[in-house]
Amino acid sequence: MKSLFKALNDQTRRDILEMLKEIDMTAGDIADKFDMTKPSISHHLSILKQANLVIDIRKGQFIYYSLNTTVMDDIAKWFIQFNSK
Amino acid sequence: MKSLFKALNDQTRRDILEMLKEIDMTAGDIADKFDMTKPSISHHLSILKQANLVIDIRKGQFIYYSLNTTVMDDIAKWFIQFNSK
DNA sequence: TATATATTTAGACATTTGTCTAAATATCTA
DNA sequence: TAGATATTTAGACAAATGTCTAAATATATA
Repeated sequence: MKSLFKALNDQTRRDILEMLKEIDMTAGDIADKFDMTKPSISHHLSILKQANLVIDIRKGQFIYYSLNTTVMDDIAKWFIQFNSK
Repeated sequence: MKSLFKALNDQTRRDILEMLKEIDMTAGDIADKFDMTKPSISHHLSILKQANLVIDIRKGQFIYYSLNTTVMDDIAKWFIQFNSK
């Protein structure tokens, strides 16, 4: 849960998640959507990966990133428990 | 949403929320539960308040803190939308 | 009003975080 | 194998964050 909240505490990373909600993307394509260098985006992707929020698969030169929706469900549950009492 | 994720990105603050889920507490009582000074806890409470996650009400010398469950619902929805697509 | 209790505010400081540039690694193709 | 493209890793640095001590503010009560 710790790495999860950390990963979510950044607008760029939240934007990446919103983008991946729509479609899987390569690291380069993701970077092109932001006014930021590729190494910076790579760093953000690494934090999202650490939190298990995204999955990466290499296809040749490219690395595709996609959303891990299972974890999203888990967090949603964490919040819902606050209202169950 | 920004201040919300920021507020949640700290174990002490998440612990405070879990405690307030059970029962309303004064700032002093909350501080007593942690191995941390009162000013530090006061700072955490201020961040939770800024994020609208808690509500504070003064009763005489004491200030009582309680959970704002409405916001919890809102965040839960934010996560659930990721799986709706 | 003076003193005690509850809490916050102010300011300092070490740690963490986000960003950058330069260099390294991985893969593709001529 | 050499050169081009895609991506990550390493290291530096400014800004943000969490914690502390000391002081200020608010309320209660003798």
